[in-house]
Amino acid sequence: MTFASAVYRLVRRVPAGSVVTYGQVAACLGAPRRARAVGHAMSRCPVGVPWHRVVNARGGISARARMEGMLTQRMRLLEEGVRFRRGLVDLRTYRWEPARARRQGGRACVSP
DNA sequence: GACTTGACTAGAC
DNA sequence: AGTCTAGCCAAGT
Repeated sequence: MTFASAVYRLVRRVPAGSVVTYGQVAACLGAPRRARAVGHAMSRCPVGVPWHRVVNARGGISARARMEGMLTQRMRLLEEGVRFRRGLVDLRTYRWEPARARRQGGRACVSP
């Protein structure tokens, strides 16, 4: 199991209308200092992974090679009902918290 | 197996 | 409030 596939598994659990941050994903996998590696994994994520639900620590869309990627991310989030304020998602409102999700059913974070 | 490249982040200034 | 810096580390070359 590569780090990337663990990232994909977790991101697939994020429900529509919610977002998570890179650092949050890393921490959830028991590796709080690998936010950057999460970004690296997302940069080449396979089909079926809702990559657009991953945003940076400020609730913004991180820069990438092609501008169109940023635009489609924003568009998809809007379609899912995520509102932007000054170009940023309000994390207090839309952040998905795996701990809470676990209480309602499946396990979200891997145990260290 | 060394070296480079990032969709990162927290903190300093 | 905007930039810079130093850690960080998986993958690709």
